[in-house]
Amino acid sequence: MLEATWRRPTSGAGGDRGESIVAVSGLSGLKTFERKSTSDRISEELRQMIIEGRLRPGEPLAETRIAELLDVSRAPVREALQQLVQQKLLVSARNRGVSVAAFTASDIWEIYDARCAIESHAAGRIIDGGPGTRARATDALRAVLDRLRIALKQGDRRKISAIDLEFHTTLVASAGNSRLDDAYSILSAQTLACINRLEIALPSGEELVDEHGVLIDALAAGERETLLKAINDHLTLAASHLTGSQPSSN
Amino acid sequence: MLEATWRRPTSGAGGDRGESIVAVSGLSGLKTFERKSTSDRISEELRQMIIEGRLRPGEPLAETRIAELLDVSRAPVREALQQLVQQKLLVSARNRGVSVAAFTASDIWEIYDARCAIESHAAGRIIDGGPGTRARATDALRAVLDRLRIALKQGDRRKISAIDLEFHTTLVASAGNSRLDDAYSILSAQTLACINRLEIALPSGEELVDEHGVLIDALAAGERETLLKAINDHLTLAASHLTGSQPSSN
DNA sequence: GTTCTGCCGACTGTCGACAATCGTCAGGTC
DNA sequence: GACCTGACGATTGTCGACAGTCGGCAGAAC
Repeated sequence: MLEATWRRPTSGAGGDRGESIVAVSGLSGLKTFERKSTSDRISEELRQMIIEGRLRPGEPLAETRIAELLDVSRAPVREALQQLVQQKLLVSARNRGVSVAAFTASDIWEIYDARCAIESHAAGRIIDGGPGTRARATDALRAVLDRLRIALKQGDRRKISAIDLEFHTTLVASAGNSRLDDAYSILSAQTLACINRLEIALPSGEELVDEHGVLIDALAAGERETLLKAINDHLTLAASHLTGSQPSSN
Repeated sequence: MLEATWRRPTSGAGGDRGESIVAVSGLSGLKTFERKSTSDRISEELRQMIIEGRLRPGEPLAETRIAELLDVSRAPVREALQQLVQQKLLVSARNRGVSVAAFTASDIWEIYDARCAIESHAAGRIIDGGPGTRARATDALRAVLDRLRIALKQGDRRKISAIDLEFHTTLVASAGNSRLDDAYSILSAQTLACINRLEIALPSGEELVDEHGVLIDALAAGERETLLKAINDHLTLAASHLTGSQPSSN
């Protein structure tokens, strides 16, 4: 359920200000405060709730109700919902509103297959990019892997899955193609939604770290085929783990 | 410029009806008429205008003006524009409205690189799918290629580019992964927008048919490496043709 | 008992209006 | 002349209200 924790910071229309007053002396300390539209903030809030599995699949999200809970008009709510529909986190039925998307096993296979497409290509491009690109990528990935190790010790499922996905997002980002980033972020969100709403056993921490470590090693060594196979295996394994089944043609 | 050719079919809010009255006898002849929201129709109209290069890059698209031209309120126009912003066909500046997206050479390389990611993966999956999948794919692709030949004889640039892209869309669709389809359709639209607003010389008809023919042959034969290389070469060539430059790392 | 019809409540799709924001430009100050 | 300041016009972001559409249910017809 949606909680009314979020509040519109200033009444009335238009922008918002999180005014950060500073001492008169050091003006350089001015922090640029968040300038986001109401709809963007609602969208992010809802997106996070979906991603973290706090909303059940199929749960209807009525514009009126959300608008009341958040004390805003329906217009920005509507806009936010539309964004999430385009990201396939919500499904929309004509004249009957939107509801939280449900993912079937076949959806999960599609998502992981599409992720494989993008990650593999990104990995190839990073290797094409030469030693410099490879080094930057491996550094960034190792940093994420370190944070994954910490999260594993803490045992917070959502944090673990979030950082796991961040690892893959970092890999894609290292290819330096914003179109790939955009496409991947949609798949990443769907993946997290799937993981976090299924309360299945996570792979052991060592497995997770090892699998990602293999990717980094192959990348660092510039072994293209090893890397591509590792990515494919890693994703296939994760998908079969989630669906509890073997890969299907569709 | 936007023209006021489009008209809202029924005044007032809600749905539309293209009422198709039928003879009382054969009720099975009932055609389900188009049920699209106003915003969807506006979105498609604008999308087509952008794709066909009828709107200059950078041209501002004020909500008020479009709403007046189309004789609707700003709400559905706003919704339509937002959809196109998410598809990266328009760019939005906070409090200053949206304008037609401009594509730099680096954008074009990104687009073609991302297309390469998806097409290559789709091609691989089609081959993985076995002879049946391959046969269906090659049949569909040959049909599109035939239509490309006809369009080439007619010499309509926009039709040629549209069918060219349809060939690639068909290839991706043959992999049977709707996520890939969605991602590709965005890239496809951007590609067409780039092609149709640049008035550069098209490759000769024979070149175009031959290049696509090579893809079909490799696919039909199940020669994975040949196919992947052909896709990569085809796209790289097209991108360098569009940008008039060599591939850059970014 | 089954099938159809018409009503009901809830919600969306659309509308017109208002307020905040932005870029521009004239006017004042040093 | 260069710089800052304030007002102006245009446009977006947001709001409240209304009409259309949908699923469900009671009641009539057979």
